[in-house]
Amino acid sequence: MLERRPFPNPQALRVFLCVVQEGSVGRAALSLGMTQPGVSQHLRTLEAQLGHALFHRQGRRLVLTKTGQDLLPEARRAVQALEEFMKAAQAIERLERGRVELGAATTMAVYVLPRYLTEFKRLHPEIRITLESGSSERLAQRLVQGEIELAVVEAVEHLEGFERKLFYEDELVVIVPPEHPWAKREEIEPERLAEVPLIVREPRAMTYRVLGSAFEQAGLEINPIFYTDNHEVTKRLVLEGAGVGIVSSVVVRPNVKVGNLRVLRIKGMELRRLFWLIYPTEAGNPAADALREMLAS
Amino acid sequence: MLERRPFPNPQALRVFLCVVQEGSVGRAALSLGMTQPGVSQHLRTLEAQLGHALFHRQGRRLVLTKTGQDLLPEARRAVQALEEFMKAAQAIERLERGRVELGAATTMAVYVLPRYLTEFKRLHPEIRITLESGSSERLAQRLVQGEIELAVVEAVEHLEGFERKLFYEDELVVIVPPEHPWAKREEIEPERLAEVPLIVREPRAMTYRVLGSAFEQAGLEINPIFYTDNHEVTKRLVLEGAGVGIVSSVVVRPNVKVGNLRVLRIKGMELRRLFWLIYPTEAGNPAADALREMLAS
DNA sequence: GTTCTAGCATAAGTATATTTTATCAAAAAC
DNA sequence: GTTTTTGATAAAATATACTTATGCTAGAAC
Repeated sequence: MLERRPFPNPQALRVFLCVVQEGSVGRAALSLGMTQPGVSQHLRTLEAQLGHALFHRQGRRLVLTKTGQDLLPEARRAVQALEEFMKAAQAIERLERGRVELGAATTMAVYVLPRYLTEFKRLHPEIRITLESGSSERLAQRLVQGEIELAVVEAVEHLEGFERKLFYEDELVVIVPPEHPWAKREEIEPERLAEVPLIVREPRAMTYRVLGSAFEQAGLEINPIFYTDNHEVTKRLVLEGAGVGIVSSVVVRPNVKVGNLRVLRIKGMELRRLFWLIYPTEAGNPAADALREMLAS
Repeated sequence: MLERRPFPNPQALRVFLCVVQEGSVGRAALSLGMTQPGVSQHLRTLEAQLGHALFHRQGRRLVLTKTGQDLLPEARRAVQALEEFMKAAQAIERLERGRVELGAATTMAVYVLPRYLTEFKRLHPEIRITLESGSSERLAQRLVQGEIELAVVEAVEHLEGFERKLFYEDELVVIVPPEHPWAKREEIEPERLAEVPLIVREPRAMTYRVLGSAFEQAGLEINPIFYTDNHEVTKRLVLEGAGVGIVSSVVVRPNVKVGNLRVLRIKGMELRRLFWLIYPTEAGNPAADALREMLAS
C-alpha cells in the first residue's frame, strides 16, 4: 500500500537529480555511495508517487521526459533548501551564525559589558547579540525560562541547573566634585554622610540595597535626599554641585581619570559588590558558550 | 546507530514547525494526525541529528531556544520547497503547468497547426508548446527518442509502441494565376504539365515524392524547372507569372478565397495526401495527451 | 500540605521503508 | 555469434516511523 505522504522523499529527489546529472543510474549510484538497484527503485517510487514518468526509457538509456525537465528545477530547489537547513545548523556550531541573549545588572550592562560585547562582535560578526538589563530577580526568572542564556548579576541564591562564576569585583564609593571640601580626602566617616545632601539610586536598585544593609549593620542611618534611577543622573547632579553621590566605582572611572570627580571610601565599611556570571550547567547554544567563555577569562 | 544522512527528515521538520505553531506537543500531534509520542520522538531525533536543542523544556512547557528560532525560517523554507515540488507535479496533472513538444510535416506546421495550437494555448495558457517541423523520418526518430510526444506526418511505417490516427486529408493541386490560359479550367491533363514551366518543392520533400510516384505509376515524366524549399516561394513565383505550381491544396486555400490564384486537379491522378497523428501508445505527459485529444477531434 | 491532572518523555512492539544481495534481460561492444 | 555493460526486478536484511502502554513531573485543585 502506498502511503500518501505530503511530500516527496528527499532522498529520492537527490537520486533523481544525481541521475540527471550523471546521465546514468549506475554512475549515480556510485556517486551517491549506494547500490544501483537502490537508485532504480527510488526512481520508480518517485515516479509512482508523482504519477508521472520522469525518464523515458529508450533501450538502456534514460532520457528526461518533458515532465521530468519541468520538475527538475523544483527538485533542485527543494534539495537545496534542505541542505541549507543542515548548513545553517552547522554554521551555528561554527559560530558563523546564531544569536545570544544575555541579561545584566544595569551597572554591568552600561559600564562593563559593552567593551566585551564589541570584542565578541568583532570575532563573530554574524552572531546577533541582545543585551537586556534588569534586576537580579527578573534575570534569574528569565534564565529559568530559557529566555536568556547568560546573566551577569549580583547575589543570587543557587538556581537548580545553573552554575556561577565570579565575573567582576567592585565597590561602592562616595563621589564629590573637585571643589568640594572633601575632595582631597581618601576616606570619609559614615556618620558625616548625614551632614550632606546624599544622592543615591532608588531603594529597589541593588546599589541601594548593598548600601542600606551595610549602614544597618553598622547601626547607622542613611537619609538620601535624591533618588535616581540612573547612575548618569547621579553623576550629573554631583557635577552640578547638588550634593554627594554614592555609586559603583566602575561608574566613575572615566571621570576620575579626567579629574572632574573625586572618589572617597567610606571608612570602616565593607561595600564590595560581586558580580557573577550565571549560566545553565549544560551547554546548549554555541554562541552563548563562546560569549560566556570570553567573559569568564 | 545513527545514520549520517545529508539532510533532515522532512517529516521531522514539519513536526518541528507544527509544534512551534501550536505551542504544544500534544496539539501538534492532533493537528498532524499522529500520536503524541510520535511527535516527541521526531523532535528528539531532529535535535540529535542537529546536535542542538530546539526547545527549552521548562517544566511541561516547550519554549524555542535561540537556535530553534534561528533555524525556524530555514525549516519553513525547506518544507515549503518540498510542498512546491508536489504542487508542481499536481499542476502538471491539471494542465496548469508543463510543456509539450510536437513535430509536424512542414505543410501542417505552417498551414494547419497554428490554428489548433492557438486554441490550445488559449485553453491552457501555462503550457509551453514547442513545434518542430521536419521530415517524417526525422520526426519518427525523435518520437522514438522521446524528444517529441506527438507528430503529424505523412506515411510512416508502423512504429513499435506508437499508435496513429488520421488527422488531415489533403491533395496536391496545380495552381495558376487568374490571367493564365488554364485559369477557368477545373482539371488539366497530366501530359500538359510538360508544356509549362513547372514549380514544385525540392525532391526530398514529401510533396515532391507523392507527385513523382504518381507520375511514375502513370508512365509519365515530370520535369520541373523550379525547385523551392518553401510553399510560399512557390506561390510567389506563380503569382509573379513565373510558371505553374503544384502544391498542397491547404497551402492556397486563402489565395483561392481572395481570388489571386486558381486551383486545378490533375485529371485521372490520385494525389491525395494523408496526414497522421503519431503518438506513444501509453499516455505520459498530460499536456501532450490533451493536445493530441484536441487534434484528434 | 496532599491528591489529581495535564502534558511530555520513554520503552517496547509493529508496520513500513529503505537498502542490499542476487539474479535476469536486453542492448552495445567485440 | 559471444562477451560486456547497464538497468530492472525479487527477496531478504536492516533501518525507520509510528503505535500502544506506561512513567514522570509540574502545576492545579482540594
